[in-house]
Amino acid sequence: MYLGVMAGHQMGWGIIEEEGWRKGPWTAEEDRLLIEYVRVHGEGRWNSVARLAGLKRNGKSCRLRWVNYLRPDLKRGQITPNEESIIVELHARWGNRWSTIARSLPGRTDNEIKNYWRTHFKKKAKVPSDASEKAKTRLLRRQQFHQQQQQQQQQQQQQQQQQLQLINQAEVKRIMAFLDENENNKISSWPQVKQDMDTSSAAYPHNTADHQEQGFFYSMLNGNVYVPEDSSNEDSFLWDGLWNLDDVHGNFGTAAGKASFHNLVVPFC
DNA sequence: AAAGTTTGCAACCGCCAGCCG
DNA sequence: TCGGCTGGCGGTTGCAAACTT
Repeated sequence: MYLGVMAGHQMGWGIIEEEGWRKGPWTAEEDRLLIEYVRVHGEGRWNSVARLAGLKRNGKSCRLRWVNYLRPDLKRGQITPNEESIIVELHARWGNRWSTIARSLPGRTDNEIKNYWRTHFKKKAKVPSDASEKAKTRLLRRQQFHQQQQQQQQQQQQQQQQQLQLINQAEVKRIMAFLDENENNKISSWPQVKQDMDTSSAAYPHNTADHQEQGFFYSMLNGNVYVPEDSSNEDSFLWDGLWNLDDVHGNFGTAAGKASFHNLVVPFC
């Protein structure tokens, strides 16, 4: 059935292996079956998917497809400058612990962040050749020109966002400094945070139809978050800034969204 | 226009830890 | 205690598209 779609790929792409498992790119029909499976049965028990959903995919493949691509709370589109700032900061702090970093970026997957880092930062460490340097410069200029055009089209909205970015970039640093100061005693005073972070269901709550409809912040709106009772005004100021980081028009701008960031940003290592 | 190179990203692999009988 | 199963994680691969020469 799917062989025609996958024809031409190497390394077993799209073929059915001896065990009967399909490999390679997913088809729309496979996606539909997997989504339906999760809707009915919830996440987990991935090795049952083949039997219950009629998919010729092993459990690992199904889980990966769901986590990295089909989850309803995934944020599409490019990494924003604010997200990039967080990635840089957290990578400096935690290294290649992509899943840990991803928990601080709602809607982003570890795979996505890992890929982003590899393409945008790892190669920057290399000394580029003259030719490639020129090419990159040209590309950069073109991209900048394109960006300027887009900015003109969305001038009013963009100005608003730029103002927020300036504020937030400074506040990211403040947040990190704040975390440095509190890294030891803060975690121990947040037992519920650690508990939540230790369970993926709390970090990525989307098992039910309600979750799918309401997205990532379902748990926040239902009180599945922890807000330190002794939050000082200083703390509140910090979180007030960071909760606006990305989705300035979305759910971040709620008290619940702010509370969620307490959970998301705290390392649980 | 064609060949070569770079970029972005989906998907796979192997390893490891936790759980359970 | 042990071994199998399952899921999570980081590293890697390879394709397609974009871009350059």
